[in-house]
Amino acid sequence: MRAGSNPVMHSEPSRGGKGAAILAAARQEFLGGGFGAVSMDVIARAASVSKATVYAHFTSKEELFGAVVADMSERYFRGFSASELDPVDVAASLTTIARRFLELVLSPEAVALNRIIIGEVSRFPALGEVFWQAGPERSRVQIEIFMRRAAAAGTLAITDPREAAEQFASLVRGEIHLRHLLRLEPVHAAASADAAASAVATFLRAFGHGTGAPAAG
Amino acid sequence: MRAGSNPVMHSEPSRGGKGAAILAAARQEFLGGGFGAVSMDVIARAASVSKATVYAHFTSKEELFGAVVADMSERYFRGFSASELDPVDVAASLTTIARRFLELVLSPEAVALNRIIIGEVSRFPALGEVFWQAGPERSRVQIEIFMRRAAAAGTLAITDPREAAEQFASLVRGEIHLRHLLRLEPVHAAASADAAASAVATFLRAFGHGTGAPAAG
DNA sequence: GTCTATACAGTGATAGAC
DNA sequence: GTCTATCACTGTATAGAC
Repeated sequence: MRAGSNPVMHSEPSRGGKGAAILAAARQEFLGGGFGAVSMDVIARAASVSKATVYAHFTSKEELFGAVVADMSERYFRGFSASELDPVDVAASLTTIARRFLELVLSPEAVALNRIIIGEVSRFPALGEVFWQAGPERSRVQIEIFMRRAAAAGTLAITDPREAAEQFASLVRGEIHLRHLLRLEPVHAAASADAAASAVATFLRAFGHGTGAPAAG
Repeated sequence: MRAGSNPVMHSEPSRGGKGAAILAAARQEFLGGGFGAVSMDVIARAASVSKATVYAHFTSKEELFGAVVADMSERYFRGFSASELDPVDVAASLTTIARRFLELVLSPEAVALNRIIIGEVSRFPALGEVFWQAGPERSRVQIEIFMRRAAAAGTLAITDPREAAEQFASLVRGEIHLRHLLRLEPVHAAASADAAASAVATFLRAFGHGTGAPAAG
């Protein structure tokens, strides 16, 4: 797994053995219960070290929490890309993008991360920006790039690629994302596929050529 | 203000003076800081009563929190309706719906409520359902009713009014809602109006007659 | 019902030995 | 660096007087 190969982390704990174990334990505990419900005692026990060792690596609970969030934000949204998709076969490509996007934002780890950031952003105002840049903004940029290629290829009637990417992401995310944040969804893969399909259909009705023209007009 | 005229609350504290004051103080504090960051001491002081009095009205901090959330969920989404809007002038009516919807979900109180529920839903699993039914579900039903009327009037080419209402709400909510949850938006009224307008435009391109046909096809 | 005073558990953080 | 033991403090919750 090699959790320590990422130089982006700002707190830079000595990442041999214990440091990584503490970060991993903190990640697990914080993701499950949030900031307030988890004590340093619990984290120390989960990492099989003493509390003093935790404080040898992180100067405070706040810093440990921030390190967990920054690390996860960076980790979980890195793989999203649409660069190899064909802008001519726009229906298939948009469907692939929608599925990848949902798979990412509905994954238990991403939902838990999103949840604790939203819940603690009043106490840690900087975390909102960190998450936004690493997550939604990055994926929107990827989608926007595809929109530009499709517009250039003449397969999408788009004038504002940025807005189109936003709207596509919003349609795909739909209400299922909020339902996951609220712990209301049984996490059905079929529901995700349906949501992706109907979002793509509606988007193509608005911006596609040929397939999406109104039936009567 | 008469905060005690609502019989829906389940905990039923004696709502003369002190009970209402405690609930109001708890609402204010919880909305600002979440569950973990607020102590019963602070709530008692904010309500100008002793801690023992708080416990005379609410048996625990958890119950007080639940009462606040249930009360607010009920209170803040009651007014949303689209019943008087004209389904023939669909562009104007959808714009009005979009503005009302954004005004509601982006209001500081609604955002704060949404935030603390998402943050504490792991500790209070029931709150997610309470909020969903009182908020997103209720507004979606109102939008769906309008969609049915517009479909019947022939002004929208909709086959699944429920799905159309969901997608319209998702388009309107866009990314601005998540940005508010993450405390990233300076809360500009102009940004809301723009978001509403572009969401309506895209929705009409997909489901409207005449005005939304693709330019070249 | 409402207060003052307090019991008691648990918290974040640290001292000092090794 | 890592541990055990402990600090000072705050938290929720309650007893007892009025």
